[in-house]
Amino acid sequence: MKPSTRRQILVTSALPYANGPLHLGHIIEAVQTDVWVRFQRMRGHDCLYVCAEDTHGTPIMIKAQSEGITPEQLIERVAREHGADYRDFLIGHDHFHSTHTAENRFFTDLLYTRLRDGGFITRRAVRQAFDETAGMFLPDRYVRGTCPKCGASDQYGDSCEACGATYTPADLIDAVSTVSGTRPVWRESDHLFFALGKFDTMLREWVSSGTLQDAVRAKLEEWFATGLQDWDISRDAPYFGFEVPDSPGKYFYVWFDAPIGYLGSLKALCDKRGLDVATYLAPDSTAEMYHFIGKDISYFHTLFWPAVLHGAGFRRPTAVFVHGFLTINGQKMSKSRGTFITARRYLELLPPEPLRYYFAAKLGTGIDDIDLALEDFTARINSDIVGKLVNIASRCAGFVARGGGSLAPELPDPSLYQEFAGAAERIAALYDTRDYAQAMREIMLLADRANQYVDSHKPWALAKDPARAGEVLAVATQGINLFRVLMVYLAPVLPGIACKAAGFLGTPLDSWDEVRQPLLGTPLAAYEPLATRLDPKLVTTLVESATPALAALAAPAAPAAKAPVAAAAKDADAPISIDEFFRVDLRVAAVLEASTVEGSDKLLKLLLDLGSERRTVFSGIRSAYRPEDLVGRKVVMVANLAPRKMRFGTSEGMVICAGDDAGGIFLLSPDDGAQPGSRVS
RNA sequence: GGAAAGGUAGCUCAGCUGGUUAGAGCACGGCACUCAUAAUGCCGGGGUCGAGGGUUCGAGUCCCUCCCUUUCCA
Repeated sequence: MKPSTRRQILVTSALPYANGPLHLGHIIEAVQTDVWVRFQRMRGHDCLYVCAEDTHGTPIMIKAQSEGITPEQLIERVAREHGADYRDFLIGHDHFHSTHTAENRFFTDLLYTRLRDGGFITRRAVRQAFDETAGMFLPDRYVRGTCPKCGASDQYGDSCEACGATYTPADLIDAVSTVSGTRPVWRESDHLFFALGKFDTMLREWVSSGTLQDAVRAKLEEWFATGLQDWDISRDAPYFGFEVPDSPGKYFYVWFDAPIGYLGSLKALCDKRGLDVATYLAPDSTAEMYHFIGKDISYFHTLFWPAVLHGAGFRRPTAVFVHGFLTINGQKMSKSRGTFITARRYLELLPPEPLRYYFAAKLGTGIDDIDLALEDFTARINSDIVGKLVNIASRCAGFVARGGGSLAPELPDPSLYQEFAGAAERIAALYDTRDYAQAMREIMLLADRANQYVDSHKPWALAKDPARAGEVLAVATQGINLFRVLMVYLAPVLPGIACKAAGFLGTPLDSWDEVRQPLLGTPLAAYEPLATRLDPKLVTTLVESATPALAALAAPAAPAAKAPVAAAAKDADAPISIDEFFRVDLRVAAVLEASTVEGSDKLLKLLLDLGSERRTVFSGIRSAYRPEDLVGRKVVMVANLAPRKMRFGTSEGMVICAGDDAGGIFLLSPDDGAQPGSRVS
């Protein structure tokens, strides 16, 4: 490739938030990005790929508290887990940074002060829910209460899931802080605002000149029509984040410094490699900058982010590439439905490349949701990758080995080879526009042609006549060369398999230009299977709740929660003494943390505050309660129940519930005033 | 409530600016072959293109209404 056509490209994926594990939704975005980056590099371009851990905000602070560790410890641990997940899915970041770093603080302060000096920052008082017990202001979703419109109870502070109404926490009836369980008060505090409205003209111009997808542009037009509103970029202490330089006690809102994390990561990478960040960030930069994101965060990336960059004197993104959500078997990924598949869970069962291929085969240019249909997934991999693609090499390798181990000196059918090599630019264009689905279709069409070629020349029949050994080798050489071209085309999607194939062929497959010349006369290494079939049973195991075996494992836990009901019903008429009753140590406990249990569709894992100590309790109430609804509420527990070792850990007690014959489960809770640790009698 | 995207064979999806008998892969049936990880090749069955109107010589493709699914509303 000539230097003049060598592009300088900076690419990012959205920053994963450090409060939980990566799931397949994160992975599809990483795969979409990684494929594009690998492709650009194969085309000879200079393409940097950076990402980082998104580490700030109230949820991180609360989660660390509940685990009894510092936020720094939490984000360090989660970043390590995320990094391993990405690596094992063959995501080739040039650098994976963190927003809680010197580089990010540098850019955050720089952008803020430039925006402030440019007159884009305003200050005004905001009235907000304040938790006096916890001593902190509460984000909307940490306040729950009754919907003022429809009366549904226990709704988030920003909108009602029952009727869809939107409001503020102040509108809620019976508002309660989920941090402490107490009733919030309303306090005013000064906040800093970014004057997005001042960028209206600039943004309209950017949107219309840019290469945004149609659907995204339509959405932006809608936002423009309703008017761009100022953006609140500060939060009050206590807050885990960066303190605003000129405003002690104020912290930058996590969403302010999160996209800046792209720059922080870039800077760390540039420092590592001795590059100049200005090459990528200067307002007149000729380098391209692309962000791959999910459609849920397009507002931040298509309005705030370009405006912040522009207002601070930096270049704007060349384009933002938006993708849809991932669904599993047509259903939204959800923990309660068992369709929440973590990256690690997948990797424990299956290799990464089949999923990379399947995602590629489904990813187009639009923002439609992408469905991981598990049966389709298995069929597609076993057919496309193993049955078609790898089969070409597999069926030809033996003939080459028996024919001396080296490829023939020339191709018997150069025009067929040209047909394959001639698809290079067409397929490249599809990759470049992120229409991987179309690219995969084209490639598999060629794979069919290759199998047809071998089939029609029947080398196994020719091999019966020793005089025709040359023809046999020629056909196999043709087949191997067709395979090689396909492998080059698939290398961005299947880097591991391409690498193994390169070993087999004895030549690298790292450049698009490799397809120009066929591989002739050179020896082949011994063929080893490049990919194996997926076991449908393992694939279905991904969806835990659909697996009877796992449900059965979880079953013993359920009766534990219902035991009091059963016992009471059975022995209701046999009286016990007060002493016998007092042998049961019932205590009030506050739920500090609640989470679903991987591998069980019945259990929730609870961390309970007993006043003087904390207990981990597994409770079979998942069918009736969502973990996020439990945090902060008080329950009654049996404190002197013998610890019980379960598959998922040891349960140190039991939460008591009322139950009915219809399978309903109802947690008991004390009236206001009861403190964690209070004895129940 | 407002808006957007989607609803095409059993399943997953293609179908550009309207034009001859609506396509692919998988699954299914038949045949062939046996080099290959029971892989591959050939042939075949299968769709009133969500519903109903309309425009047009002609609509899956344009317009209107309705139904369903998903998403967004900072």
